[in-house]
Amino acid sequence: MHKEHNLTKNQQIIFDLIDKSPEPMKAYSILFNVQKKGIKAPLQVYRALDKLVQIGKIHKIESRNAFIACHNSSCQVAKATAFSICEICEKVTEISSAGLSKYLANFKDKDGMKYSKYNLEFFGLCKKCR
Amino acid sequence: MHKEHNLTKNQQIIFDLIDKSPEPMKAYSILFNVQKKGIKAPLQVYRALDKLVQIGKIHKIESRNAFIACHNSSCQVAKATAFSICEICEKVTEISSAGLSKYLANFKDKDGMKYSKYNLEFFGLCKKCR
DNA sequence: AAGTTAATGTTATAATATAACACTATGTAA
DNA sequence: TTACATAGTGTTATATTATAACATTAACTT
Repeated sequence: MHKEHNLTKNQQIIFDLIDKSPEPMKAYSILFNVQKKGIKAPLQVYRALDKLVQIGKIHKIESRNAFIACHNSSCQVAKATAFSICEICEKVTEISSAGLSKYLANFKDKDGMKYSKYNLEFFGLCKKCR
Repeated sequence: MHKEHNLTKNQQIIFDLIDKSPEPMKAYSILFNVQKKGIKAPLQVYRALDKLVQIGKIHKIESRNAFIACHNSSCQVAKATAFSICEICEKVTEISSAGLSKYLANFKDKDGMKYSKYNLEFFGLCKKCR
C-alpha cells in the first residue's frame, strides 16, 4: 500500500509512461519517449527514477537495468521485491506471494543476521515461451 | 560443486584476482589490476567474466555491477545464488542455507510456474556496521 | 590434416549513470 | 509575510559499464 506522494511534473510524466508500458523500460528509452514533453537530459530522468524507486511507485529490475511500475499492493515500499523474468521474451512480472514474502522477511542467516530489504529475481520461461 | 574446467590464461588471471579479493570487484578495477599481466582491453575482461560466471566460478552482484568468487560448494553453478550486502561497508557474503535454497528451488508462482534459476540479494547492516 | 569451436587482440562505440553548479518551487515556522 | 530549509529543475560535461565487428590464434575432434 502506497502512502500518497504528490509527484512533481517530471516524476508524474515518467511514472505515467512506465505505468502504461507492458514491459520494463530502460532509462534512455524513457528519455526518448518524454523528450516531446520537455524532459531533455538523462539526469532529469534518473532523478525522477530515483525518487519513484524510493517511494515504491516503481522498481528497478537489477539484472536488466530497467524499471517497472509497482502493481503489488502488499509490497513494502521497495523493501521487499520479487520478480519473475522470462529468459526468452523478457516479460517481467512482480510476484506477490504472502508465503514467499513472509519466508524472506523472516529469514536469518547463520549469524542470526536479519535483513531490512531484499530483492529476488527468478528466471525461467513464461507460459507463452514454453 | 564445480565441474573442473580448464581455465585459459586470461580466465585464470582474472579468476585469481577476484578470488583473492576480500570484496566484490568491478570490471574496470579488474582491468586496471591485470594490465601489468598483458590484459589491456575491457573486452578481454568482460569475456573472461562472462565465461567464469557461466561455469559458476564467480557470481555477479547485480545491484553493484561487481563480481565475487563462488565459495559455496552447494551452489548449483550460477543457477541459484543468494547474497547478503551491507549497505554501509558494502561487504558482500554468499549465503549458503539449505533451507533457503530448498524453499526457493521449489517455489511456484500462482500459475504453477517453476523457475530454472534465481538470484536473491539481501540488504542490511553487517555485524561491524550495526 | 582438415574442420570446428572457443578464445584472443584490437579499435571503436554504445549504453548506463553521475558530478557540479546555478536556479526555482514548495513547505514550514517565526 | 518574510526568511529559512528542503526538494526539485535545467544544463553541460563526464564517468562508468558494456558490446559490436573483424582479423587472428589456439585447442579439440575425427
